Amino acid sequence: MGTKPTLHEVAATAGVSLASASRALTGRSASPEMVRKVRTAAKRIGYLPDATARSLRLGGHRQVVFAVDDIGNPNYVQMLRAIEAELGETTRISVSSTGRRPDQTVELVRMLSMGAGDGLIISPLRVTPALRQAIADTVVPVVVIGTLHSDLGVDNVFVDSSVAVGMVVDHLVEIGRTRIGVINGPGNTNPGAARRAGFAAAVERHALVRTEALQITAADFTVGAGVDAAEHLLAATLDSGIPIDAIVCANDLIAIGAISAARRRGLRVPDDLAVTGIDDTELAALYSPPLTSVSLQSERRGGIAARMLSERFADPSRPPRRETVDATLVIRASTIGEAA
Amino acid sequence: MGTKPTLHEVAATAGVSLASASRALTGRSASPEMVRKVRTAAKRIGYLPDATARSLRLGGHRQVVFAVDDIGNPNYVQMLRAIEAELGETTRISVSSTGRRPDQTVELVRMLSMGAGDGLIISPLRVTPALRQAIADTVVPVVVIGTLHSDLGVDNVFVDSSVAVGMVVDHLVEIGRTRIGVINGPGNTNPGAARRAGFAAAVERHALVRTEALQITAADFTVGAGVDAAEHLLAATLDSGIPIDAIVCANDLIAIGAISAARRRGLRVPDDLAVTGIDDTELAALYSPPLTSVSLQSERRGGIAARMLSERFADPSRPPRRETVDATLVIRASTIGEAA
DNA sequence: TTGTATGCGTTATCAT
DNA sequence: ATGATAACGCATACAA
Repeated sequence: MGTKPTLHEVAATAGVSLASASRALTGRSASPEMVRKVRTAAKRIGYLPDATARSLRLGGHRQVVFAVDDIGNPNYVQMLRAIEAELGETTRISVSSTGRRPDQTVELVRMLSMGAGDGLIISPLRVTPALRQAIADTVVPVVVIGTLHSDLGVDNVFVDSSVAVGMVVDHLVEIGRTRIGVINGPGNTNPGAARRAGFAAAVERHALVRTEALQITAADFTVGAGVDAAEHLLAATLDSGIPIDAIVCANDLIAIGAISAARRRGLRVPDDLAVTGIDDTELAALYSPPLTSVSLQSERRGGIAARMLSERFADPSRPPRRETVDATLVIRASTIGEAA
Repeated sequence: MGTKPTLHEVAATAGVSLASASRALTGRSASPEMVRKVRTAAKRIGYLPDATARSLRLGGHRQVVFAVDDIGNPNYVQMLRAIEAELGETTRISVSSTGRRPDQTVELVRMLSMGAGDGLIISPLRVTPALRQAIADTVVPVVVIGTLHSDLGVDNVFVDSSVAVGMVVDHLVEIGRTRIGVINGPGNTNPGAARRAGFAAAVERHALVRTEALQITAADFTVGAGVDAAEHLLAATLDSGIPIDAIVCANDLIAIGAISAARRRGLRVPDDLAVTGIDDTELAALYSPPLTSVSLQSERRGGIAARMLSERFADPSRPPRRETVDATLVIRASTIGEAA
């Protein structure tokens, strides 16, 4: 009883042939009597058709998996939309939110080798040695959206988010901000590391104040983490007599959290404090004040990744490619106020 | 060339047996020489393993499809998260964004009968006769999150969004708003119809002004549609000398759009105009001003739907159930200002 | 209309 | 270590 009933057992229970049972359920050509017998038998033993077997027999569609750390991040939703648009008709896309546990991503890649899907698009926050190894070992095509330090022989979509931070700082300096703080994402993530480097370079370039107190790390790329980090940052800088006039945030969600925290302290944005995000997610344009951000072209990256994957399906021997997209600064009211 | 190479052809090309080819690729027990031969042969003819066949042989996991109109709506993202949490380990979840085309949903349900998945969770904006029929005909388990007018013999998670509108209007009346406008979603959607009815009932109950000019329909449940609708509504009411002091919106996204439009006209929220949403999505708490909204408990509904599905997998003969969750009002600054 | 037999692409069992 | 073959669960061409 614990085992899943098959069509075979339905046929046996109904006392008919396997073929008749199949036809009775799919409703091809079967007598009313046959349909009745089979359907009741199926109900009785609790039969449910097996999608995999059907799909094999029918020549089912391809299945690709899109794995991200947090599907709640609008950034990934944008990618997903583009991916769906690119290969939606012909392919089933399943999204897997690996939830910050890097080993889960590794697990996923391994599962793929075991038939869980025909292809993988992955946008990992961290690329651990284990993940690198898993990717290298996998037979099924993998496209990585993000930073790939060594060459793994897989297709790759890249955007340099360190220059993104540079663009933001340049802009802030241009509008006269000099004491610029930063709320970065976790340092052990690829985006975190890149943005930290970008900020350091920009500070150097503009000869800005360089204090440890101006740099803080959020626990996460989420709004909640942004609130917490901003509170610490504001408290630390104000208490030590180093008031800041701008905060560069590692992404839009953190920036929104930072604005909330700043407001709660009575600070006006951008008059007292300019705040910037990264990703230029839909929220950025809608938030009030609208958020100055840097577009990393998530939709475009998703679309490119999807196209790379389908091109690899078409020609598996094609050498791995790497495509790069450019970051573009989008200036809004959170830095310059109501300009319109 | 046009056909997909199988393991069989790899074996033939390498001049080895099928079994050896399989082992060489999965790396079980094979001589280095064998591995080399097979791998090069596979590369040469462009072999890619078939996930479906593997999955069948290996006893693959279950696949359920989550179908919604627009995965960009945070509301559905919340559901997805809950669904993943409930049956994530054991089941592959693929999300299908049917993009406002109702017939595409019907198509999807039919595909399911043909092996595209083992189960379906669906949260449709519209339940057309065709969809109703497709659901009734399907052998695979379907759980519907939403309104189901007739009894289709499927599991159902329900929340009465007409009472949600009622709660909002009650609240507005309580704080002294009397000229209340409404921006509804499309009237030919289930949520649209329910919310319209709820508003009509509330207007009756409180003996509020009842003019057609106070009611308007957004083209969509999106921010953009909210902006457009609000502009029309504000223009119409102001021009005709009927200034309104509150807008009830069909969901949070529309509400955010409405606030933007109001601000652009120089209106202060909530001093000049109170605005409310529905769904209590994450944005509601984060927006400024934070949005008064009604929680429809999307996470909870997603979780319940997932549990219903897995219970049906366990016992297909279980009679269909219907579970109802309650709407709860969440009061924030967009109606009462900075109360804290 | 119904039953028999074969194959979808892969892996596991059993010999060799 | 390798090869021949059965089996995964289902749908269909064919024969009856």
